Amino acid sequence: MTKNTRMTKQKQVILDVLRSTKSHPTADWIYEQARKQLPNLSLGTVYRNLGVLKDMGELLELNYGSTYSRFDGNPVNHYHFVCLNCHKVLDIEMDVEERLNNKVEEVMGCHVKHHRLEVYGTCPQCLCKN
Amino acid sequence: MTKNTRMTKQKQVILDVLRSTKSHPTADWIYEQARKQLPNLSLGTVYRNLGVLKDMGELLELNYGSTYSRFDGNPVNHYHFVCLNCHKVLDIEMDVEERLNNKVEEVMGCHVKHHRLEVYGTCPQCLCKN
DNA sequence: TTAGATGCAAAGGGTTTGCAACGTC
DNA sequence: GACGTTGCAAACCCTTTGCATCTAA
Repeated sequence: MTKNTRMTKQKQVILDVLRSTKSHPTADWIYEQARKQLPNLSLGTVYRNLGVLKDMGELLELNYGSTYSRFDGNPVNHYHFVCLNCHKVLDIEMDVEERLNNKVEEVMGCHVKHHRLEVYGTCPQCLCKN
Repeated sequence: MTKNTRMTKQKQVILDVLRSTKSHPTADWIYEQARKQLPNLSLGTVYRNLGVLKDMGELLELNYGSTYSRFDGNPVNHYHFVCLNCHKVLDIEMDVEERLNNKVEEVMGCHVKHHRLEVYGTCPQCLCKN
């Protein structure tokens, strides 16, 4: 089992790849990018490190209806827009409404850690094409 | 391919099972329940019909970090609370904030269809246990 | 009668894992 | 040197699909 106490080339490169993009890549895309620097990298290692980095809070795992996950190198909570036409995932430049947490705590009688908002629709690019 | 023009025993039972619960069951749970009435039902048929019913807007497909989907027989948009401890999914009895849609349309310049809110934390039951 | 739906089982496809070799501390 | 990590490939597991059979209309 992974204890995650050592910094390896692989972990470093994977994190670099993730930090270097504002997109929300799949594990496979990260794998392909990282292989440019580490040709012998294996997909299993990518998944293992993405899991570790996720536990560390260094990234977010998203899964918007697809069968596969997307990863977001921006661990600060923010909202996402998913285009129903081209399936792109975009960040929404909008403040997170922290008071939603309090509201839910009141209604549910629970303890809230965070929330996730996903907005679905048609992105500007796809709107132009129609 | 499924054209979904006929009402079959299978489709009826699957929809009944889904409507009869307020939980957010997996395809497999639905399958097990429906088999009590239709012992020869196959899992493939469950998936096919869930897909059809989803396209018809009769249910919502949710996937909250798990590798498998959960289905919600309440097609009216509502919010969900996910317990990080016991992984239960609960409905949040709270009005949907439609104005969020407008706000996002302004910020993004896109067309918004709907949004999904998931709140993560510890549910009342799990809070008591600690 | 006939096209759509089912049951079965095999295929798909993203993700996980066992194990020997490797590399960090 | 010890033990966490990797590469490889096989295993996993939920979901989809091809096809012969069945059935709702």
